[in-house]
Amino acid sequence: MTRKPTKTATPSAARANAKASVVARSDEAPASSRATRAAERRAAIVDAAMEEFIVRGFTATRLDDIAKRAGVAKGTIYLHFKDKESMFEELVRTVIVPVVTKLNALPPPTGSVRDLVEAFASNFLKEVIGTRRGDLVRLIVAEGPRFPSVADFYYREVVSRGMAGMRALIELGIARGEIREKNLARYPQILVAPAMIAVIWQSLFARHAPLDAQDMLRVHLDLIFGERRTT
Amino acid sequence: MTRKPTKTATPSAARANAKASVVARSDEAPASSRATRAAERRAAIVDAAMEEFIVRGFTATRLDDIAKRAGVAKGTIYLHFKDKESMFEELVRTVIVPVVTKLNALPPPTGSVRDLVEAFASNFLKEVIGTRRGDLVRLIVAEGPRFPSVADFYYREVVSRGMAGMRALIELGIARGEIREKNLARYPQILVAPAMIAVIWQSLFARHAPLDAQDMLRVHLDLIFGERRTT
Amino acid sequence: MTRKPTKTATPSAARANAKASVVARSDEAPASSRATRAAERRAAIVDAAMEEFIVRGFTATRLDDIAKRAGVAKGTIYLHFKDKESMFEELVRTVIVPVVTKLNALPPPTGSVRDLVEAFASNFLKEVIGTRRGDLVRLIVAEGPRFPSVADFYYREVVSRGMAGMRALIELGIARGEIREKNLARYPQILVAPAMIAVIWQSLFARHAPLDAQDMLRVHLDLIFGERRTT
Amino acid sequence: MTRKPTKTATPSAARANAKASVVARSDEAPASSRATRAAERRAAIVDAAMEEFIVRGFTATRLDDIAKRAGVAKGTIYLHFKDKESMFEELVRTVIVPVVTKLNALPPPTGSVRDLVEAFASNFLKEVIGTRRGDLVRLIVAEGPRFPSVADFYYREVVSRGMAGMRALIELGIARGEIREKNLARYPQILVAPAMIAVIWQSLFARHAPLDAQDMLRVHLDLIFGERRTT
DNA sequence: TATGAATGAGTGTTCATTCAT
DNA sequence: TATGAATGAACACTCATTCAT
Repeated sequence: MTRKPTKTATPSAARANAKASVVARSDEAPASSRATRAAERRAAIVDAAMEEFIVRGFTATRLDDIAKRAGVAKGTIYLHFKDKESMFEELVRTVIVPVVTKLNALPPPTGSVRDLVEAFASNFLKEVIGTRRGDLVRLIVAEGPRFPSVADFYYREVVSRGMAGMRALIELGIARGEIREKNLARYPQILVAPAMIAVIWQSLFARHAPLDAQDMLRVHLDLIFGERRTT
Repeated sequence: MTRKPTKTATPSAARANAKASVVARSDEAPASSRATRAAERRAAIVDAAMEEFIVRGFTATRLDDIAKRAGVAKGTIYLHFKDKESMFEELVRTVIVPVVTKLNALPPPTGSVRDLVEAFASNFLKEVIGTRRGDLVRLIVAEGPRFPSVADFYYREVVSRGMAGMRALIELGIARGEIREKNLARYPQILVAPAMIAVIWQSLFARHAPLDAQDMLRVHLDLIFGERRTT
Repeated sequence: MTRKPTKTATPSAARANAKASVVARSDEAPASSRATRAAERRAAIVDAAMEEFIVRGFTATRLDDIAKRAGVAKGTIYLHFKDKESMFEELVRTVIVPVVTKLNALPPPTGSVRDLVEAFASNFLKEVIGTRRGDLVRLIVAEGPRFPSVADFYYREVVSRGMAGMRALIELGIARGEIREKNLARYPQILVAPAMIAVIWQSLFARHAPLDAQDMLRVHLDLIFGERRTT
Repeated sequence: MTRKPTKTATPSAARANAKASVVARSDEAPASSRATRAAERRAAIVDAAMEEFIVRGFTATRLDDIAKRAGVAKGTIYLHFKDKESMFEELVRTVIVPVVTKLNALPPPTGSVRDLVEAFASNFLKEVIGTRRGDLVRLIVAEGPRFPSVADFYYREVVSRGMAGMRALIELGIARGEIREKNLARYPQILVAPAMIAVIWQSLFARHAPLDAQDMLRVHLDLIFGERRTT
């Protein structure tokens, strides 16, 4: 396994490298109070760490590389996080929180259930599958068993809420006669499964056999809602 | 993250500890030619390594622990494998091969397609979900991106074959009128997705919300084949 | 070896914590000219540092802890001392100076020599043995070899003067016939040795076997001056 | 504080550097079974560590330097000691044990008590004052408070035994009329104090004022036993 | 003058790999 | 072949020192 260190001479020099962030961050203003700068630094560390953790996994990630990528000195990381483990944990939380927020802001159920689910799927497609956020999901699957607190958090904040939402939608669909299979409400996982598989597929097998996730999800919805008359 | 070292004083003493093996191994005979003994040792290493890799992941696994668990000296591992990485790679191959063999021995398509798929699902349920082999799948998901050769191998030997088999079944089901959704043949992943989700669920969330995988798979099949008249 | 950090939220808050100082300091007036405030800060640092150095030794002491204990920011220390080493050196000087001053103010030799020595011992007993100042002696013994300048200073300012004083007393005692052993004047160390041992004993073994230093010193003086007729 | 690293290219090369050992070690035979070699290595580490600890103190000593001096790789140290702290503790024990053994083999009290004590003192003079073993005593004084287990051990094995021995001698001396001061038996520390002071003096002030320890001890004994008629 | 965030060299410890036995 | 002691590069974490505010 070879190392490809992202070397840049000095922190300040490297600081320019900032990429699109997983974390919400205001890229605009030069306004930098003491507190602001600290927050920016923390965000840079979170981004860099996320990137490294995704690529190498928790254990194989070196704090040195995170620091380099974030454009800060190694010691700076310890001003924001207690140690590598809690950095990983806080990090996952930090990145997931916005997702939760979104989940909570469920669009009001107007229109057909299928439209709703489709909108949801299309959003998932755009924002998760094949993106950093998708990789994060895979990361959680990968490291979850060794970080029970992370798995716990993810289950509590994302999985259980998502499941509850899906179940509500399914029940609505059943009530409205859009969904025939009544037992589906017991297993919202079935509704979500292909989307999850798509996430994993992209990071493992995309190279061997690219997957048209959008099309697959449509077929899946056809299966559940019955084929659409008009595309 | 704490270590729970499996300490046993001497290799020979530990050798007795052998558990159920993921690898086919003749547990019977005391007959031990030179070659046989070597093969046994190798098998012990493979088992031990698998166990450790599953629990800790590739990087966090120590050869010391593998050696202890296998009841051999650390150096012995290097008589069988070039280094840790190639051990991991060969290992996955070794464990996967029997699976492939089974896949190739597809039962001849007699009876209804649903029965076939159900038999398959029930077998998967028993042999994979919630078992060591299931954990192996998660391991591949976890380490795949860092071990392209492993992902390649897994795709080539398991995924693509499995997909081809599933596709054939689906096409048969469509031809026989058992499956209505014609586009499903394009995405055998949909057929398999809930099973995969079940595998992952067991190792991540079983504790929070146990999943009746068998029931879930039945609902899924009902969705695809239409509800059964008689159970 | 565990840390027991003396955490106090802010410098200003902690500033109140000031304890009895090893350093002479005017605790009275709220009068605080610029210079006074600086001097107070310096004194606070000296006290805090002394405490930490005594407990942990030079190398193991962290400037962070000194700053916290002194109720100043870390950077402030560098406004008063060049670096950790010179802080240690200046510090020892600072604390020792008053001792020297006292030594120089030898009480005029009235009364018997034994009375003089006894007064001296009793003072030592009260002010050194088992006190912070005693710990300082142990600190010098501990760090002396690595801080020649400290050892030098201590020898020049305290040891050599003290020895000279003791020698003078001994000679007087011999002249007056109070002390029989004429060679004692060559080794004032013998006169002082039990006191030094008492100092060390208190910080190392007091817990195992408490030592009645006062009684021991009396026995020692009896040995030198001959037993007292009346107690 | 400057570093004077004892650099030698390779462990094997450095191995030759072996000096006089504080630890009993057979320098003779080329006989080197596996076990023997391990013991030799351990002894080399103990010696090197002792040297470094004495010169720099516990915290300031680097394992790197110990390894270099011992002519082993850094990792090797961890084959013999759990960590730096327990190395220090075991080390002190290791070095002290022979001393204890000797103490236990007290010469049978023939001849005058003074002769006995004088023999003892002369031995102490030769073997402790101004030697590595003397430095060890100072080391214990220096680090004792931070290593209670070390102080405990030293008290239990050396101090308390030594005190008991001295007390017995003193009582014998009193019984025989060699010692006049009857209370001395309560404080054997007085008997030993000048010897201890000599130990400390040598490492701190020898440079400024060399001390004729032998002569001083004689004067001290004269004080206790009364002046000798013939020298 | 005072602050404390930031730095990065330094250090204890681990662990894959080698090799003499 | 099998062993496990020895190696040393690698890495997480610390802390004296600096400097922008």
